[in-house]
Amino acid sequence: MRERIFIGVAWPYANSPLHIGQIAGAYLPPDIFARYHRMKGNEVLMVSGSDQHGTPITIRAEQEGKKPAEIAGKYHKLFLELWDKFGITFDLFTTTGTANHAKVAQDFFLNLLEKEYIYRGKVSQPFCSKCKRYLPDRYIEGICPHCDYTNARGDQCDQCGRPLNPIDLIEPRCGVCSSTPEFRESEHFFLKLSAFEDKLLTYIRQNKHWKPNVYNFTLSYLENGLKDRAITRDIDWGVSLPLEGFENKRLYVWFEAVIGYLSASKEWAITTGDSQKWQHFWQENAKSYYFIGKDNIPFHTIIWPAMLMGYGGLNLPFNVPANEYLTIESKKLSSSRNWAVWLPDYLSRYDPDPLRYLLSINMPETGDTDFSWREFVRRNNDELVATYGNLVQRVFAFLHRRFDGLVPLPAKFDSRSQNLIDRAEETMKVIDGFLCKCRFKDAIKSALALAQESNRYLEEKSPWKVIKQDRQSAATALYVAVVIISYLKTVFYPFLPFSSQKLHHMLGFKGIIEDYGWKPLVPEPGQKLTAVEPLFRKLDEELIAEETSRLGKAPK
RNA sequence: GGCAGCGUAGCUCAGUGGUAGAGCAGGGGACUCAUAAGCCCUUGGUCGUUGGUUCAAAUCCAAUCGCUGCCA
Repeated sequence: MRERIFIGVAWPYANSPLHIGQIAGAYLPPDIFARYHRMKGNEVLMVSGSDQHGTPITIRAEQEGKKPAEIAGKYHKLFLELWDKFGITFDLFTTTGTANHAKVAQDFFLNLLEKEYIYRGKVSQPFCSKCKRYLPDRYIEGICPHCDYTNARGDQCDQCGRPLNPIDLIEPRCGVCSSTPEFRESEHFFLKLSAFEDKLLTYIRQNKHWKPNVYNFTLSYLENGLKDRAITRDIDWGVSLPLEGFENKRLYVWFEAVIGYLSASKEWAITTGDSQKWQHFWQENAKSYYFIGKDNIPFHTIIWPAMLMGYGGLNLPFNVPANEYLTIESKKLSSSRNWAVWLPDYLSRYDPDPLRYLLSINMPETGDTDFSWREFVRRNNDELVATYGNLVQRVFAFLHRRFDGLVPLPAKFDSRSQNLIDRAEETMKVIDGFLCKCRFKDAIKSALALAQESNRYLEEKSPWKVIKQDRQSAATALYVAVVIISYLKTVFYPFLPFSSQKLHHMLGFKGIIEDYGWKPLVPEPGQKLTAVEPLFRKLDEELIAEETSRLGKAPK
């Protein structure tokens, strides 16, 4: 049966290029998932966009003496380029700066206001008299009232992970000049999160299939009780309020940005020519997945579901498979100290698939994992090149030399050959099971294990030896190998789309691999193989030192 | 000094109650179709330490040490 899969992906702040930590955490996993489901023939909608309204953008703009829109535009363009080169296949990657988004967000606001899930209230806002402005939440710091962390920010405590309001902070200070701000009272709007506690608890308890860290974090968070939060701010960069008398206020970014999932879906529907098509994913039978980093969990498992419950008639998240962090050479990534590998930089020197491979097989699914250039080179050379690439290479080269580059005609399979085919069939099922549960690491490991098993098979059959006495027996073994390679191109496709497409053509198939579906595609005997071309390039060990020395230095 | 995370083979990681695992690296071997790749065999760990719960703990609890990160 055809399923409908909605995939929401974290909205990156349009204020810096992306690094491989973000890719491993939030962007590669949904792409694997989306490609897999598309191949299965399911109806997939994967959306995200640049978050243009965050405080980081305003700050970056101030630093560079530019307008926020210029900064946002520049990075949005870069993101689109990266998705294309790295093969992240959004159905739509938009921005929070569109008129459509403003309209949808305002509608959401009015809907909740009408139902009294949003109410007016007075709030004391930190105003820095030295900087002469209201301070954005992220730009006020102080002591966390929950855990006594001394550098909590006004929106969230980095230590205990709880969202905060600026007024909660003990000994608040301005994040820019460190002076003590005064709190000025003004009228704002609050989201009545407290009204959703029971419904949320029931909802969370229905989701035992969530990852333990996501489930437990969310549950303990809820059990501590929810507080209503202000969703408007006295700033001028953002979505304005659809009410008279509030011209100087904007919707606050955490409330507005998550609505992007819905507004992007609506924008996508318009591009398909059927403007109601978004309903397939939001109001009908569909599963919604949200791929994010672990820092974003409460927004997607509590606040966004609460907002959706309030609005009514929209599907709640079915799963939020948040990932942990990627470290580099055992140290935490740091943009400011340039302890990072930037995706544009990587792509200027290397192919996308080797990085997709490493980040998949070493994905921070259940705990932090480490990236190092040594490991990158090793995985590429020992696994991609030596195990998978070489399997293809040896079979193709032999067929070109001794069988005119045609898929040979097999005789009846012996039990060893049949076992391998059965194993491939089984592997496909196993990977299918892993992928639909978002277990990417296990899935790609199974695929590699099939390639290893195929190398073993070839050794046992030794067609290069056997062909001297028994050409038919060699032909059968090589035919079986070609069949397995055809399985491999399919099961590796979600992870290594560029290589699989290439292999698809090398095997003599036409068109786009994805269209052939998640099923074995067996080449016909006599099918013409195209020229032999290595699937992956072996990497020089020298690059390890070269790349490692770039870490921590100012970029050129 | 505070808080958090982590401590399983030389390295990167699996493994949450029932006789310690994989890949790589190291050692040995047979082969030669292949990007000197692939295959077979093999060395190597009292699962940081101590105590507790249990018939049984890498796995649960407590303490302790060490490392890393953030902060002071």
